[in-house]
Amino acid sequence: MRELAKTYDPSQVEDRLYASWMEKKYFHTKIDKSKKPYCIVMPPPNITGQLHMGHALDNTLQDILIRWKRMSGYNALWVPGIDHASISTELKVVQKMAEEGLTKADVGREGFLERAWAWKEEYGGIILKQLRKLGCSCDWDRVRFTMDEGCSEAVLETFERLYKKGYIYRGEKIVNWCPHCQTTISDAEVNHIDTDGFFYHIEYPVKDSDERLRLATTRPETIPGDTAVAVHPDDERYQHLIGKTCILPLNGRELPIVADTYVDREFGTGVVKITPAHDPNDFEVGNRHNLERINVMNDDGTMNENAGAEYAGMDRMEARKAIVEKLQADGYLVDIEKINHAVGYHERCHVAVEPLIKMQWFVKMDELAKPAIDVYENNELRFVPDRFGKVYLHWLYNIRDWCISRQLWWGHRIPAYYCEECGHITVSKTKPDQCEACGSAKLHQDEDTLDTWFSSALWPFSTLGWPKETEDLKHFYPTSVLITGYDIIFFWVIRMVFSGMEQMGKIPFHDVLIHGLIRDDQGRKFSKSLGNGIDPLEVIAKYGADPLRLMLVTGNAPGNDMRFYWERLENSRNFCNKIWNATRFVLMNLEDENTEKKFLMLTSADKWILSKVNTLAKDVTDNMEHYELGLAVQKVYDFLWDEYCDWYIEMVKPRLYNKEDDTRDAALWTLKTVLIHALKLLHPFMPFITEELFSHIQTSEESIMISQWPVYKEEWNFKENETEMDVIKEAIRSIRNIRAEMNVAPSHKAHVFVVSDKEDVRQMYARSEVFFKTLAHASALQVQADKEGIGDDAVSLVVEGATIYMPLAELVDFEKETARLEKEKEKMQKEIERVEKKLSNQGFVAKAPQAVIDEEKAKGEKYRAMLAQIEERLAQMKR
RNA sequence: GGGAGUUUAGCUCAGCUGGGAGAGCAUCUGCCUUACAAGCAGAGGGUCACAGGUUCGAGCCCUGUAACUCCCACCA
Repeated sequence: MRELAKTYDPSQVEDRLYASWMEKKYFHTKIDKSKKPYCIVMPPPNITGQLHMGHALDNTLQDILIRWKRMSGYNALWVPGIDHASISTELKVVQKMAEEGLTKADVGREGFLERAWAWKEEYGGIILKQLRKLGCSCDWDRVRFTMDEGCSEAVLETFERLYKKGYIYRGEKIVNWCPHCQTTISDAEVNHIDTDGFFYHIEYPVKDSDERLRLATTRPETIPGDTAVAVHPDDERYQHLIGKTCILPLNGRELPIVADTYVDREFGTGVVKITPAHDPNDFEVGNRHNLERINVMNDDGTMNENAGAEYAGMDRMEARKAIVEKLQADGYLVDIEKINHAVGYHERCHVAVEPLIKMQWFVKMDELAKPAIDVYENNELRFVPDRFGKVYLHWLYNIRDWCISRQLWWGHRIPAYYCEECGHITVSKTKPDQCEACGSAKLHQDEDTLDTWFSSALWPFSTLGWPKETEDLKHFYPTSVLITGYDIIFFWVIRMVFSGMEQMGKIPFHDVLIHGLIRDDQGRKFSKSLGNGIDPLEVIAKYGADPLRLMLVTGNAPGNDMRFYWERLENSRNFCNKIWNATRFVLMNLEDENTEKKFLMLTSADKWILSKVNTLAKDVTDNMEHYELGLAVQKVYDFLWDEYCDWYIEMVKPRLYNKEDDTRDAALWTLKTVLIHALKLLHPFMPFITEELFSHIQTSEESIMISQWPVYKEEWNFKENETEMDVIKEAIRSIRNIRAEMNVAPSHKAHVFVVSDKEDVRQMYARSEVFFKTLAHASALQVQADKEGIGDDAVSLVVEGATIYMPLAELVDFEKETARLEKEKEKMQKEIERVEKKLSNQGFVAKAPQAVIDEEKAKGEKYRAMLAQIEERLAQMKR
């Protein structure tokens, strides 16, 4: 047996164990139809990403559940994978090319994709390697990539199916355009942030009149694109102007004055300029009134010739300034008001999004959303915590069509082919030979690719083999639970659900476990710009993977954010050290274990700890089933540290040190058995240290990772012994307390008398003499029925069923001792008063459950007995 | 504008179906006791944001208020 070091050193353990798990193929899951399937698909991290705390938390939670279920006899599968992350990757590759002085245009589509794949090969797998450091037990033989052959097949299949059903269409609509990334983005990718800006009040002259129509805008640069001015149809102020025209100050164009209920009479002047090509609302108004759409901007955010020769080529912000100046110079600008309003920014590059009219591909959402709503409303799909279900529903109820085409090259190219002869669009998984309408062979494929989330939406079934009907798919779909942060519900969870319902006819997962964000010690988000990020790998190098995992999962309720504190890691590290040393202690003593199995004489203490670990297994399992992972691990932590180490180990020491003790083998067996149970319960949370310790303990199981999860055993239910030890522990604590209070040196041994008129209580104390000697510094324990031979120089402690006397002679200050007892008496009286008040309450007695009433009655009796003891002692002292 | 969350010890947070308030860290006291000083023993510290209500009983359920945070949203 290898000698254990005095402290736990993760660096000596983690990589070695991970390699051995890999070698033994523990991570690989073969279909086993005799077991119940349990499956998690990993939210695929971006290939551009580095492991951050969010990943660490997300994957720790998944690993905990997978390891637990694996031990619990499930056919547990965890599918890992990565996402091609179209925009971020494309930007990275463009950036890299720029360093070589190249642009996308220079290398062409083919050349660009070659470079992108090379980039993917080089950097794409990094994050998965990093996950191994964390101890993740995913099936690395099943790693998937959103652009691998199978996933691509799934994307094409889905596109074709949705198109044929009319759920995918091509149309000219206002879309969110990112001038920086030069692509459209979906509504979900736009962040609306309140921004300080200006509200420019401008007057448009009414044609053939001296009247001027005053309106206000935050975006003067779009003025050249105005094609109307709108007022509310019932607005009395403007009745006479409806149907007339006004003049656009910049270029003299005539604008009809239209009436539309979209206008809010109360806001501003009640007059709105209408720019259908640059605002979604104006677009709608434009449709209603057949207005012209004038696009005044280029795709890179500069103005085009429609804006007027003097502004063409200017950046939109410069143009804003120039136009404002021009309006001011010409006397049309009447006021500039400061305003705080929501501006849409691209969540990836933080550049202000420009609403533009574009011909794009969309997914029609209304029909697809319905089943996704139904599965939540009829409880097939469950969110933990449930409040996120409301977020999910709200989004679905207000869903708008999903713009899925992107003007990017890195991604799944849209399988639509345009006929150069007749213009017909043929949608097909494979390139068609001819146009399905006119038979022409002159076809060219759509240049655009699909939104990254289009492929992510298929992840729970594409990773299992769909569209092929694989065994994996049949066995593991629907998956069991999805684990992700609340920030990704809209992007991903919703799209997976409706995709699963549409393509598979079944929800992709039953439960969605939502966790919060990890923040820094000041509660701020980790961000590159703040430079406050903490690298999980750095933490692992410093403290180990297990302490990191423990820290991430303790004291954290589902859905709530948590702060990162190095101090908390130290606590986790200390816990590792604690169990390390406890195991070291057990192993040291097991060295001379009597291997010859004879009848074990279990003592009360043994039965007590067995009973405790038995209950623990039940409670922990129960918490796990409810996704209360923080509570679960807290219980194991408390059990190991408080009960097992601080009490049980200390209690059995005398038996271990005495080779002649009949119960020594029972102590060794119990120490080992209970430890193994607790380590197993801890393993999902802290895989490395538990495996390492387990490997040093002789057991019939080859690895804790594939060992049997502890279950509650009726034969380990020792309620009476639990009660007995509780009483003894309480008595010992009282003695320690009074000794500390009186500054009694540990070296000062005291003779302890226990006085009780109850035979069974006396026996119980007599059995426990050794604990008083070793844990309470007693020189001897004398149990008797009366106070015979106990002098006034003793302090007395009234505990349940007995009074403890300690003659401490010169250490006892008579006055102080009396005062202390008086205080005890008062305390006890208050307790009795409280109980009596409760019991004399007719409502309580009539309506409270019997168990609660009985409990109160028992307490009352106990306290009255204790009070009597205190009073008796006081009377004795006053004599 | 709509919705959600948070408010519990000095700090960070737990508290699972309502039955006498918990942890870690910090503070104070005493211990190098042969598993562990990254430890052991002990102590102090809370009108559970506020105001009502339901209940025999509320940190927990209901209503309202306040502060902070987040999400959603087309007020130009």
